[in-house]
Parts: sequence; structure tokens; C-alpha cells
Amino acid sequence: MSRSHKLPQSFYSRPTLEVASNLLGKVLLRRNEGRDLAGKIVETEAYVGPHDLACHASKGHTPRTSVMFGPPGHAYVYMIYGFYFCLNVVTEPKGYPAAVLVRAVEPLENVDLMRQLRNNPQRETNIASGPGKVCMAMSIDKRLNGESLFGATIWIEDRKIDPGPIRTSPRVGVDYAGEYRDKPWRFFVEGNPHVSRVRFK
DNA sequence: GTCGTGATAGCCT
DNA sequence: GGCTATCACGACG
Repeated sequence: MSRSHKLPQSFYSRPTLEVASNLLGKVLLRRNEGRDLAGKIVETEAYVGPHDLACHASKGHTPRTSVMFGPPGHAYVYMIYGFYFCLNVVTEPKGYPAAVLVRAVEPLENVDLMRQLRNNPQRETNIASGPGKVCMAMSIDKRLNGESLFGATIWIEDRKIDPGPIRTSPRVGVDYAGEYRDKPWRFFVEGNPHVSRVRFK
């Protein structure tokens, strides 16, 4: 039983754009007080390293960004706008600071609990259709910053789901990033209603 | 449906 | 001090 479908470290230790694209259709798992919350990843963004002006690590190695400089396959969680958290997975070999932001998942297991954690939105497509929502729905906060994705707290599984057609677009909220602003480094499943609607075209 | 606004904390010139 | 990889809500129409 308990077969592990966990993605291995070699999955994460690759070029960030590949990881961001290949994460679509994989399943994010979060063990929360004995219950596993699960969601199929349908939207990601790549933050590709020290030269990418939208990547936090372009500001250098600071306490905040240090997890990104560490080994691949770990969670980089930070607080944004004083209210919300964003979940990233660290990519590329150790020492190269890059990560993939998980922007949206389609709830799969214990959906009732995920909905509750989000203060009971009406529509299921409003449970985890955005990076802050993903963290709320899956009980992810600063305490998980630096957590390995190979333990029993949070991980990503390959359930051999065909994600369907993949599209790209510019990333959300990075107008400040100069020549990197319009890089098509956002990946999402075309037509999936759980994708965040922001800057859709 | 779209648009504007307010809330708020941690980080870093 | 200024900015931020966001969300919810209310005002429109």
C-alpha cells in the first residue's frame, strides 16, 4: 500500500521552465491533522534565477531568499501584501536560485475541508484559483518555508494525469521587471476553470 | 461582467 | 519609507 508516487529530487533539479510546465497535472498533497488535502496543479509561474528581475533572488542572497539558493525539491513560502502566502518549489541544482510558483490547483480530495479553510466560497472554482487561495485552502503558511517535498508534510505526486492542452502567458504582477516583464513564463491548462482569471489573455 | 479600493506585514534601498 | 509573485467587496451598468 502506501506506494509512493512522490516526484523525486531529479524532477526538480532541472531547468525551471521545464519543471514549471511539467508540474501541470501533478498533484499537490498536504497532510493536515491526519487528513490529506489534494489538488491537481493547473497553473504555475517560473522564476528562473538571479538574472530574472521578477525573481526574488535577483536581489541577492538574503534571509528571505535563502531557501531558493538551497537544494531543489523544497518549499519556498513567503508572505505577500501582509495577508497571504505564496507557495513555490525550489528548482535547479543547489546554489542556483530559482523556483516555480504554484498559482492554482483543482481540489481533488477532502474538498469540503479545503472549502472550509477558505471560508466557504460558493463556487468550487473559487477555492484554490490563485496563489494566496492555494495556501489558504491547503493550510500552507510560513512554517512550511524550507520544508522538504520528500517527507510526510507536503509533497507532489505523479498520478499520470494528462493535464490537457498547455498555454503560456506573461506572469502576473511583475510589471516592474523590465525586459523580463513580458516573458511567457506563466503556464496553465487551457480551459480549466480553476485557473486564476487575472491577466488571462 | 469590469473597475477601483482598502487591508496589512515583512523585507530591503 | 516604499514596495509587494493578492484577495474581497462594493459600485457600477
